Amino acid sequence: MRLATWNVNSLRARLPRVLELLAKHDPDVVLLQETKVAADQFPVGELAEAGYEACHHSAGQWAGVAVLARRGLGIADTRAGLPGEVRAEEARWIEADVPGLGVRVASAYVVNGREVGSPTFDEKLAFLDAMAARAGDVRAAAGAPLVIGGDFNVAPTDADVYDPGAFAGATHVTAPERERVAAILEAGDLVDAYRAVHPDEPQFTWWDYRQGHFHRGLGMRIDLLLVSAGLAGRLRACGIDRDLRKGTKPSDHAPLLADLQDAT
DNA sequence: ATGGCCTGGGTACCAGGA
Repeated sequence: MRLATWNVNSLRARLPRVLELLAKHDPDVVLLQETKVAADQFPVGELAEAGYEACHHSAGQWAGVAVLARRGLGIADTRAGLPGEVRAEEARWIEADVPGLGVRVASAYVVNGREVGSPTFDEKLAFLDAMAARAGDVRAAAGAPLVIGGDFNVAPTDADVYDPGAFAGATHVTAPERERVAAILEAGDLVDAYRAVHPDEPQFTWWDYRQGHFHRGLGMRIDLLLVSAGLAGRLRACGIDRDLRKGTKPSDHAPLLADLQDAT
């Protein structure tokens, strides 16, 4: 199976690029973040024409998350929102079973946090705590193995930023954020798929639109695919498609993809 | 000098992003 996660920074503005991703990579499941679309404006028809069903949690102009699954795989037991999150109305979490793949998937858009010590930074930490609790609950329920993909707004280690010194005192790299990402892995018995496949290679999933950061290689790896340890042995590839960060009207994030061998 | 870019909303500029 092929899984993808992508912060699209507006699904309607990015629909041509999303359709490009579907045609190019033929993923089974795509986890989308920052769809920035009202529920009644979600492009169900265009995605159906491309062969994908969707479930989504949409809040209008901000945030918004979705799960796309290739038609025929199914989407079941959908759950929008995360117990314990501070602002559920912001639409930052959706999860669903994909019966045809035998997995449960979640699309997460973690609170940005803006500035260390700000109220929204505390909300970010609380959101990450809520993710860990939910990952633990799903694990304890012992249903289908879990995949959490999304924009974590945390670079897990200094190897995941172009210059750790440039982020001194900034969000996305602090110990409290990184400890909480580690706690999600621990609670859910999950593996960072990119790092499992590429233990040392620095690659990024986000580059600021400004100052030519993308072509200067100044990015961060803040989008992650976490897979149940039981799935990790089936990982065959995991990579970032930088080409989708190029061209006409790109998102400021590139999609992250993972290939897993079929269950035997 | 701390910006520069992009989004939606709405039609001037602002909030939010990371």
